[in-house]
Amino acid sequence: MDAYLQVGCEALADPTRFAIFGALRERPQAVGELATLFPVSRPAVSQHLRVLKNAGLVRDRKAGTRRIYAVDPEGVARLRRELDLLWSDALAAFKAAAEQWEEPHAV
Amino acid sequence: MDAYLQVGCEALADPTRFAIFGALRERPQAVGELATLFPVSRPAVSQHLRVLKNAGLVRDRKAGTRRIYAVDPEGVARLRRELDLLWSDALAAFKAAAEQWEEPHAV
DNA sequence: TCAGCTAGTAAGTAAAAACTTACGGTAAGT
DNA sequence: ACTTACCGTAAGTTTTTACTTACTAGCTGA
Repeated sequence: MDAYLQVGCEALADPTRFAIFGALRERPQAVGELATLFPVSRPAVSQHLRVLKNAGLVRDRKAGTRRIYAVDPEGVARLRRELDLLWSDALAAFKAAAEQWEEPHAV
Repeated sequence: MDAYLQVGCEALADPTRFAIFGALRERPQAVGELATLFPVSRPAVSQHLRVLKNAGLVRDRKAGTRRIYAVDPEGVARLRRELDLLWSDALAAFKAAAEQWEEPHAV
């Protein structure tokens, strides 16, 4: 099926990674800057950023010796669309099976 | 922050769990029924269903000796709303920082 | 009640993932 | 060129989590 949703959900599943994404939601930030916000080492932040980048949720840009990360609007929009499809699909399936829920005789 | 998003994303992060949710999207199903669809044991499916239930994505109903699981429309709708807030927030933040992307201010 | 299904829980194991320190490589300042 | 600052990667460790095999309990029909 669509492995994109998989990767996107995995990226936001970890608390630290979710918080990092939350911090980038406020403003673009460098790696070392982000590392000061959480009780993990800088390499750990780097690794989380790689996961987020692979999921298409963030992107990076070199600025001198620093590397600035920011939310990637295209990746975010895409994941949003895919999830919307999932939800509406799930809700449609629920409506289709609504009567079976109360009266389960027909399977 | 909102731990609900966290739990929701965690619930869909695992491939097997995501597939189980996908199967329930088609129609409500019993635990043993679901277990035949995937190369894992029935208790494993039970445990996945517990995670999905804690996330509010599915609900269950007793039917004789069996237990029927189905997508929970309320939980799905709620997670959908929360995610929508997250996305629009992230996209708004991007627009606000769009010019900083090319010419970032010093920190 | 007994036999048979069902499914959740417990306990332990195996696999995965998050984290650490150490290292190497690039960019900017002196 | 040397030094300093920033960051990614490698290697190894710790912690989580997904999974298995028992075991227990509830429901149904004979």
